[in-house]
Amino acid sequence: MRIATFNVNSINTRLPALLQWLEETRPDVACLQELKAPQDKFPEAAIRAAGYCPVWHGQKSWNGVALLARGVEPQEVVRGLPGDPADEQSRYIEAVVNGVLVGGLYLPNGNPAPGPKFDYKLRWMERLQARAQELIDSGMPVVLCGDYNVIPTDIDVYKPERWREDALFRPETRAAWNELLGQGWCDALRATHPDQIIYTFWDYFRDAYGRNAGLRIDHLLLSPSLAPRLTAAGVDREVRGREKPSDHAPTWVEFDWP
DNA sequence: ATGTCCGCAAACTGCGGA
Repeated sequence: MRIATFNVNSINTRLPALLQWLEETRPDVACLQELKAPQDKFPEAAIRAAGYCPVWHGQKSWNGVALLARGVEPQEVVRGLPGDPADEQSRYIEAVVNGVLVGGLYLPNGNPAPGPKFDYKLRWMERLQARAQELIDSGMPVVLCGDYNVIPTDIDVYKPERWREDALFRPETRAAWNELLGQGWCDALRATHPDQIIYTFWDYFRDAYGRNAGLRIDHLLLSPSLAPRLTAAGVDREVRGREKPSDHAPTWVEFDWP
């Protein structure tokens, strides 16, 4: 089974690129972030014509997440990250596909830090940790993936010293990430490639992709029950180099599944 | 500090967000 995550940076602007990538790689599940479209502007017909059944949580202008399952309707479990009824940002959706629970998330950026946006990011990470613990306790096979807006370690950024004060790399952010991993989650990309430099995002500025000035911020976490089944993981890097690309590349994991 | 791309409101440019 292959599960991929892709921050599309506008589902409608990126639709041709998305359809091309789906056609080429045919993941069983694709988790999308930054739809940047309200609920009724999601291109459902085009997605279904490509052979994928979607569930999505839209929002005008910003955020927005979706799960696409190839040839089967995902059974939606949760929409919106639990733990704060006042939070109206569309950043989390969960569904079961072929017996695997998939959580797709778009974690807040948090800049500028410090400040209210950074506070929101840290609160959001606390809520994610609470939900993640519930999922571990359930014993279900789970993949928790998306744009985490977290640079885990120095090798996950082209120039660590330039990012120390950034919300994606501050000690509080990485501490929260490490607490999450401490629950028993497996960072699939890093587990598969322990020492490699792997990036999933390149800024639009200053030809960052051409200079390979990237970050690893899109992650796929496997629950303890699933981690032993991990067979491969990678980044569809070339997608970032195409016409009208997202600033993120699709990132994926494969595991043995009946 | 800069840079670029996105959606949106009111338009053919500027702003917030990333």
